Amino acid sequence: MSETRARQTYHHGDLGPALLAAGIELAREGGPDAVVLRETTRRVGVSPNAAYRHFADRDALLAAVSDAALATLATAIDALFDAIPQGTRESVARAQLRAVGTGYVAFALDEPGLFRTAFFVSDNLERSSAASKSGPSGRSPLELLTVALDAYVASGIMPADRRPKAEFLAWSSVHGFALLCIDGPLRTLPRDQADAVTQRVIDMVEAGFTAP
Amino acid sequence: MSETRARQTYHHGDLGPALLAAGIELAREGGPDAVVLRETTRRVGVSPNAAYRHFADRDALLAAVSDAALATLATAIDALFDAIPQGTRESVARAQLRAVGTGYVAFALDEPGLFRTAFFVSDNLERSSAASKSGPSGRSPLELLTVALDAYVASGIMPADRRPKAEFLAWSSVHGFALLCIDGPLRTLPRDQADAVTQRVIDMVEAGFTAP
DNA sequence: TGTACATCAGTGAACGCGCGTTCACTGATGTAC
DNA sequence: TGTACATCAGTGAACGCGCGTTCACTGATGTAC
Repeated sequence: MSETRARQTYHHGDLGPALLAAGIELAREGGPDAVVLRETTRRVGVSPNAAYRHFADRDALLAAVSDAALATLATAIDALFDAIPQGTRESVARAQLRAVGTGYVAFALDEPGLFRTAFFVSDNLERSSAASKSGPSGRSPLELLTVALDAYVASGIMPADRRPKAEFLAWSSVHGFALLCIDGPLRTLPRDQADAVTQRVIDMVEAGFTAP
Repeated sequence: MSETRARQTYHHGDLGPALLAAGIELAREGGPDAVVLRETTRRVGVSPNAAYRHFADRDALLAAVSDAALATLATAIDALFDAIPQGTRESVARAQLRAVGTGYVAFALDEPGLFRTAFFVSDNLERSSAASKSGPSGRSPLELLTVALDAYVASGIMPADRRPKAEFLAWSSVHGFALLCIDGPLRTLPRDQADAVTQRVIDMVEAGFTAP
């Protein structure tokens, strides 16, 4: 959306960011496969090879788009996390876990293309470990999840021996649900039902962690 | 693997199944994107257009491959399910849920390409609702999961009001874990650890369902 | 049992497509003096 | 303040690639008589 009309000047002036923005738009519309180098230049109104002044190749562009998608996810979750009201250690811990899960799935449902792009792994490019992209607070979703789970233990609702690798368990549940909804057999589930089931997924995780 | 050497006869004699087998092999090696019509004919040793005698187009071939992948998954889970020893209703119910989850993740880790192909959704082609492909017993993974969860309620370890949509909750957890392992941030997790965490995922689901 | 012939399952060549990428280039920018 | 010139950011044309798909065809099969 950055530049649909023809440019006046020979130089674009801000082509790198403009290409990135176009790439993000493509990812939003169609996921990682839709991030096509020629199409991004077309959208910006520039010749295809101009992109090579700003990205080494198509993979580099896609990686930048993926990073941006991950950062957007991080920001969304961060906002939910920060909005949690004060309360007992236990209630805050529970609210934190719920915020991370809810934000994660909501982002996936709102922006399926970006979500898929965020977790797309190029064979050619080693990415920094996924979900390590952080929000404005500098905390990644994984870090926020860790904070929540540590608080579970600290507030006494989760036995310490269950704590190791608990991130993976919680993450698996919301990640799987998100993908079943956007890509998979649950893709016909209406949004309001998906939101309701999201809460039940989190209920299940919570109960699984806190069960005696 | 069906026909690497050149044919003697003009007619292949069994081209449809041979193409399907080659397509499955490609899916196994590289997922849905690797199911390339020309490559399947190349592997079978036949000209590209010969495929059109047996499949309407590339999408039809891919759909057939995807169905086959789904059936393989169903068969694997079915075998685990049938191997469950007799016991109390409760112990059988728990073993059933564990069998479905374990089989599901094991298949994903053993055959990531087939797993991804099984759940690939073509835009052009409406698939029968995923995981509805059944194993030799005629029961799909989703049906087996339903059986297990019904047994949870019947044996009294799961409150009936938790039963609706519980399939989605359990499915999400194992599906998400499988994808994090094969596609995502957990792809570097060694297999033995992945197997161990799989059991903990199932522990969590179980505790979530049966918690007081 | 032998032969004519319709049917079927393959071939060979070609198509248009859009992609990523490279080449030699040119117009604009900004810095040194 | 003005000018020369190196640097930079774009252009235009072209490349090779592999894909899915279509065309008119031909060799093999099997059925009717």
